[in-house]
Amino acid sequence: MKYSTYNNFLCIEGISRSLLDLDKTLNCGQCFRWRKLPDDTWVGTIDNKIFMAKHKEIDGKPCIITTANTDEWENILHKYFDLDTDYESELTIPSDDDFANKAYEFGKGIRILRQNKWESLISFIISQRNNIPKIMSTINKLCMAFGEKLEIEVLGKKYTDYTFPSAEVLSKLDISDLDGIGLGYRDEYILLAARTIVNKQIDLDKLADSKVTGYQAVDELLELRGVGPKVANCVALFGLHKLDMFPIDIWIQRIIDTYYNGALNYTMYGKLAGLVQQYMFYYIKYV
DNA sequence: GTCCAGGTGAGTG
DNA sequence: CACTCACATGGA
Repeated sequence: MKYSTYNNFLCIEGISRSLLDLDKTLNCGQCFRWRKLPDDTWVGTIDNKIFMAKHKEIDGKPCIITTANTDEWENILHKYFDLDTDYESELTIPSDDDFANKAYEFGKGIRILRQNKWESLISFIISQRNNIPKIMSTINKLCMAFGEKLEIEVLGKKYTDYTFPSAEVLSKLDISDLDGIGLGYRDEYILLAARTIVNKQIDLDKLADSKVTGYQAVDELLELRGVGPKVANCVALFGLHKLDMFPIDIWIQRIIDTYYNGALNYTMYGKLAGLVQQYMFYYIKYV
């Protein structure tokens, strides 16, 4: 990585949109808390800190400029955007698989984030039978009610966000404390999940270990109430970074029915099957 | 008013 | 196993 500065912000040079596309990555339905300002700057919270980042061309070369310092870029954001993994060389899409190749061309630049595991578990429990705008507003309300307020000041303007509430905090709540958040019938699932995590009946850090396969992780996650096959696969893929997992929701099912005659052996996409799934999801929703 | 959204749990045969 | 049905909420 080559660094420079631009108006006192850190500038990371040489990051093209085909390597990392912030718009696709943060807007493709794997995360729900980043927001885009009118000047195309993305604002979001990773664990306990707010960051801002945007694409910028400087002297005709693609860059990312960010409020992070070099230390934060290398230790937090670089990891968060999974830039250690070389997607290009590990991707295996058969050349005669027209739909997957079209989806890849359209979605190139999507990264599978290394998100907070707990946040992704709760987020995907909330996602069931909900649309993306509703998921985002519900999670936001949950964070405003039970997270900690964060602030960042940039060019004299203050931006506010909240941490995602910890399992410890949520485990102590009564079900009625969640009134008004908009969780609907999922409220009890959230509290039960929080207690299961606090009790260490399920340890997300252990499940994320590379010795644990995605299928093993899914099996454990299915023990949670409100977690079925689809949510478990999403948590394994987006929360535990099991990149070979392939969540099948109604959109992916429609793709399988329409373009694959009702059956798709996704294991042919290999180690990065989950990335292919995300290209497909992004393509069918936004093309 | 009706329909739908990145599904799941419970009940039935 | 495969198939139904109810389930909170809010926007279109």
